[in-house]
Amino acid sequence: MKPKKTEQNTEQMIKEAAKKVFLERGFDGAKLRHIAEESGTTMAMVNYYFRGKEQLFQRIFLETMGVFLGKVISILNEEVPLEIKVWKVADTYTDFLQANPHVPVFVLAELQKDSSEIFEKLNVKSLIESTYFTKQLQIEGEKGTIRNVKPLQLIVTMLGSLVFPFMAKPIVSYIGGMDDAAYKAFLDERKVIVFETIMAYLKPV
Amino acid sequence: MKPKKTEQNTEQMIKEAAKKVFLERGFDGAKLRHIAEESGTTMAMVNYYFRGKEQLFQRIFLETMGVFLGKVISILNEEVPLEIKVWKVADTYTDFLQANPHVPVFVLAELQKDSSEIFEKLNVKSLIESTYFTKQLQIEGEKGTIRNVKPLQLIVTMLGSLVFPFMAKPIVSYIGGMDDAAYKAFLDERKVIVFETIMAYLKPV
DNA sequence: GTCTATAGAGCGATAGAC
DNA sequence: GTCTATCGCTCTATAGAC
Repeated sequence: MKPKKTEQNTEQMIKEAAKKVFLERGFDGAKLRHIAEESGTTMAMVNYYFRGKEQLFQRIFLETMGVFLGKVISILNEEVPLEIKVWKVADTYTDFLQANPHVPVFVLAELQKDSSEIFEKLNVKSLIESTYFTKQLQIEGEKGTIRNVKPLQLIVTMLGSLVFPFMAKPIVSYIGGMDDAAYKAFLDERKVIVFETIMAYLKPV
Repeated sequence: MKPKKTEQNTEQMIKEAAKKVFLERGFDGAKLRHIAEESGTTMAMVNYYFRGKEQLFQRIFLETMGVFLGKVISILNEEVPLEIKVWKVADTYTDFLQANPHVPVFVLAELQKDSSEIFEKLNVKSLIESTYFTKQLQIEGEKGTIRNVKPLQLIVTMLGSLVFPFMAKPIVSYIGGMDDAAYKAFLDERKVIVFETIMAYLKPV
């Protein structure tokens, strides 16, 4: 039987503390002492449950990247009309990032250092390749209802437009003179703008 | 008289080594030992010229971010037609990032930790606000030759679309099954796509 | 200016008592 | 399972010879 107590156990508390600290400070900036303190236990406990900083990090990194990518992939695979799908990506992704604003920089920064073979573990490639989204774009393109586009290029444009304002928040909010509430409004407004931008581009020429 | 020797002096060698190491590994991951080794001198020399890791980092970070932002700002301020301007941003920025692929993650990751008052030093705000680009969008919008848009939103869409593929290279190239040459082609192709996307969005509705 | 040697603080990991 | 105490290592920074 799995432990199902609503009261958290130590392992879970450490994992959550570690996630917070790693996301805010990166692998090199995060110290086991911070994680222990944040979790309310000790360094000895961190090592007892996770056998070292590196292994604790791997667990959290894989999980976080899985969510980061999985969000898009599952939406792209839904069998709904293109227009609805584009909106759903913009809407869902923005909401997710507003709840987890550190995820993009964390994932992309750590990936830079260690561009290894973690992707296979999450079988990311096949999921994008076999996605309904790709077929959808091809079929609509042949019918002439949309411009002919390369799926990966479109995805990069869409994700870049959605993710960038979270990574560049310090600069953008400073330039725009926005406090946190104003920045939230800016991000919500972007849902519509990104949707309109993608749809405008897809319109046949 | 400034030293003008083409043969590099020690200070310059250390600075270039530090830039390389900081850009690749971030502040916390970069060690003075790596910088000393990379520069062919010693840690004592690094401290002799730059009085500590923190100050060396500040110099390099400010300089790098200045270039990162300055590139766009100067193009946006040019008094050329909108269409040419959008193309120029896509073209110039992509070329710059291909020569300096680590810059975006470096700048955005470090900014996350230390969202302080560095922007005033580079008087970034006024430069965007008073830019010819803003007026241009407003005038064309009133004339009805383009859609009414918010300048900052448009800039974020444009920069996000251009910068994201550099930050996400490990994932994107893996998904697309691209080697470095293929990825360069992908990025060059994006110049046109980003240009077309922005122009399609600007078209009056 | 440049080096070697080392001080002094902080790091991850573990031993051992409870 | 959980803690305290501590080991051995690496880090930044500097003293001091040349």
